[in-house]
Amino acid sequence: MKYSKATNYALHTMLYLIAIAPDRPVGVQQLAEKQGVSPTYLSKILTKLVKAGLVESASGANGGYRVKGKKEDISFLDIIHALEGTTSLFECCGSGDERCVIHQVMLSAEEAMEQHLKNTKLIDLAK
Amino acid sequence: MKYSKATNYALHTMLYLIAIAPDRPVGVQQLAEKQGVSPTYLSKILTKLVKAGLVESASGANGGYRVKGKKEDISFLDIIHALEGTTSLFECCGSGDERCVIHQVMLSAEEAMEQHLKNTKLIDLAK
DNA sequence: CAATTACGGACTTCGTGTGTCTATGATAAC
DNA sequence: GTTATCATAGACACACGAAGTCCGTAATTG
Ligand code: SF4
Ligand code: SF4
Repeated sequence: MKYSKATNYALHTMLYLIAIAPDRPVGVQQLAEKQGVSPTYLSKILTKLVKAGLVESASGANGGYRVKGKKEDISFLDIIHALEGTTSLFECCGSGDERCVIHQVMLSAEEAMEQHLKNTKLIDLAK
Repeated sequence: MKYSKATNYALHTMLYLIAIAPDRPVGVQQLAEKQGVSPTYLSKILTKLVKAGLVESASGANGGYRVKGKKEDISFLDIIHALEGTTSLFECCGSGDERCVIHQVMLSAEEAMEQHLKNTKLIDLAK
């Protein structure tokens, strides 16, 4: 029951991309050096962010990654969902009874955390 | 990033122990049959609950497990902490800078979920 | 003593997270 | 067009923890 390190890398990368938003896209080499992680591994993480529609990529020389769409709308939850998936933290023995009491409590507790992560946008931390 | 199945078993067991609270302690055999899980495995889970002070055990014939202390005070969070540990879900690269912005957001989000789990007591679901 | 029950350690199995390596494809500069 | 740069994808290796199983020991009852 831990957040993956990949999620940690993704959060740092996204915050960096938003804070130092250049006109030129920034390559994975530079992003990897900032965090002391291998570029090939970070590229896999970035590909997930691309498929989630959070960043866009450009091949070739002077290529790299850039935030896609409105920066003000990107929340913590978007990034976490892109890395960890959208399935519930609490999965039980198959049946998935909707009216089960334990199920309801766990899901609403998870919902409380997700609401918090959804309401805090990355742009708020970029100063 | 999932809750362990052991946590699920622990929640069901505790709810059963509170709802059908008998004067006699109930053995692990009976508890295991209710959930379709091996008794030896469930006993390990129950030992964790004992060490957390949530239940008390009695050896010998007619022994078993019984809820310990006030049943009204036992919350979801108590059980989850006993199984999953009390460490934060979000652990980062060692330094643990307290004033880091990402860190603060993740911790407060986790706090929101824990508050929810702390405020819902097991006794509320036992009817 | 004998039966019952909890406790503990050692062990196996399996899935996933965390990386690395390498090949392929796309694009810009020359 | 050629070459250098950069992202993408798959295969692979490794470590670690979750999920159980098995068996021996201790404590209590009768
Ligand atoms: S009783 Fe509820 S929480 Fe338990 S396994 Fe069924 S649906 Fe899940
Ligand atoms: S910058 Fe903050 S979130 Fe990132 S590793 Fe350091 S303390 Fe953790």
